[in-house]
Amino acid sequence: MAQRYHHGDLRRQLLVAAGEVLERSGPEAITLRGLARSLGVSHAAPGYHFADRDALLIELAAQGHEMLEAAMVDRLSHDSQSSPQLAIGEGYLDFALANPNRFRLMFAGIADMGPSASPTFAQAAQRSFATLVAVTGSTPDAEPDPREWLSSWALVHGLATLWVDGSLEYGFAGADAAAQFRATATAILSDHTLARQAVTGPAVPRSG
Amino acid sequence: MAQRYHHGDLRRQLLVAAGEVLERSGPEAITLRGLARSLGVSHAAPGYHFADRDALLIELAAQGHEMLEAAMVDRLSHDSQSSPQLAIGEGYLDFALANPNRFRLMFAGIADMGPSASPTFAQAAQRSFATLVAVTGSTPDAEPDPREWLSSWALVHGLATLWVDGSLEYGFAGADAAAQFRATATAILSDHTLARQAVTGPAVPRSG
DNA sequence: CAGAGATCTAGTCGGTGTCAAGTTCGGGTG
DNA sequence: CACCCGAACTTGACACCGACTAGATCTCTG
Repeated sequence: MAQRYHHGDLRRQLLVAAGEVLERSGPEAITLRGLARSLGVSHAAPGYHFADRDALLIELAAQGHEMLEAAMVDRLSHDSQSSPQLAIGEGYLDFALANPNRFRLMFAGIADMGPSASPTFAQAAQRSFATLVAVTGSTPDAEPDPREWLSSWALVHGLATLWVDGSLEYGFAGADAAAQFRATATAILSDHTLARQAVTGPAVPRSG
Repeated sequence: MAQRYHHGDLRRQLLVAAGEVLERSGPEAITLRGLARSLGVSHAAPGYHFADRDALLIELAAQGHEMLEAAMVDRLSHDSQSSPQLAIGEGYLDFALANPNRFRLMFAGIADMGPSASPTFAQAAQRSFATLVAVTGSTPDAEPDPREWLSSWALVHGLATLWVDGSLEYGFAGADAAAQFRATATAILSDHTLARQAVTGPAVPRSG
């Protein structure tokens, strides 16, 4: 065993360890030297796999967009009785509440780093955005109307963001604050879906 | 003149300088030593007025909540022809778009720091939240319904957050992206206000 | 005018990201 | 099979930062 000069799996394990630190203690707690220590490699080893600290964070955020899309698709395929718009929103909230710090990193934590400079992040983000827009934008084929998808996205994103940032501390207090919030959020999303359907007509069950 | 041993106005000027750095280069660029350099004092001088770096950031965020409330109240008193809910939302967006980094600091940048530990921040935040809830929560006197104020808040907060975090880069591109976004956001807020009024009845112009 | 407390300086410590140069290992070429 | 070349990692150094301490200076009050 052990202490071979070449680790062999460092890049992957760095991402795993960083993901754990992220969810446990937030992005600020992620330090290249700390990760190196915890994996038993030298302090400069991470620098070989990631150009700088930001590059590692962006990679974590890119993974997050894949997780987000998976959560939305999961709800889409399992909640067959509810409307697609509602299912997407619930999946969005599922992911944000389950991985609050990852969620925060993906949006607020990355904005200054030139996210579009990282192709892997840009690609992952665009994919998850595309599935969201495809479902919430009403027109099936034509150019989606920003007024449609942006209102749905902003609503669910606002709910998720306010919660994970702790801004609802005063509005939802006590032991079952999370449950209360979740129920209220579901009701709000449902209202919004109904209001939208009242304008654009009821959801078509799906045509080929 | 000058170079007196005692600066005399250091705390205030630190906040001003930090505010400028914040809006120009983001919160990460705010460094106690850098501020000290730019004001011509020793590197430890800021440490006298702020317990640590986080305390200064929290103070900046508290100022931000006062600015946010002022922006909302301004719209409330000047846009007399539009509904109060819409005016509040527009004021919210005014502030966020004019001070994106301050806005981000107030919500995402403060969450891990035990914001409620700072009395001045907690007070400023609760005041701005209260005015928002008071206007968007439909029931004038009774306990406001979360389904009312949270849906309004989440919608406008989601719009603001997605924009300032750069998440709409793909949806709104080009030279007049900001103008397009602003117009779409106004339309969405207006839709939401109308949908709410359809449920709770039209807005009463104001009773004493 | 004298002391006391508030304000600021100077020095230091541990921690971090990043760079440069040296070391080891594995896989492909002769 | 010997070689070697480049990828993966180590060691060492530098600059920067936040935080702490002790000492200098100013201001204000009694």
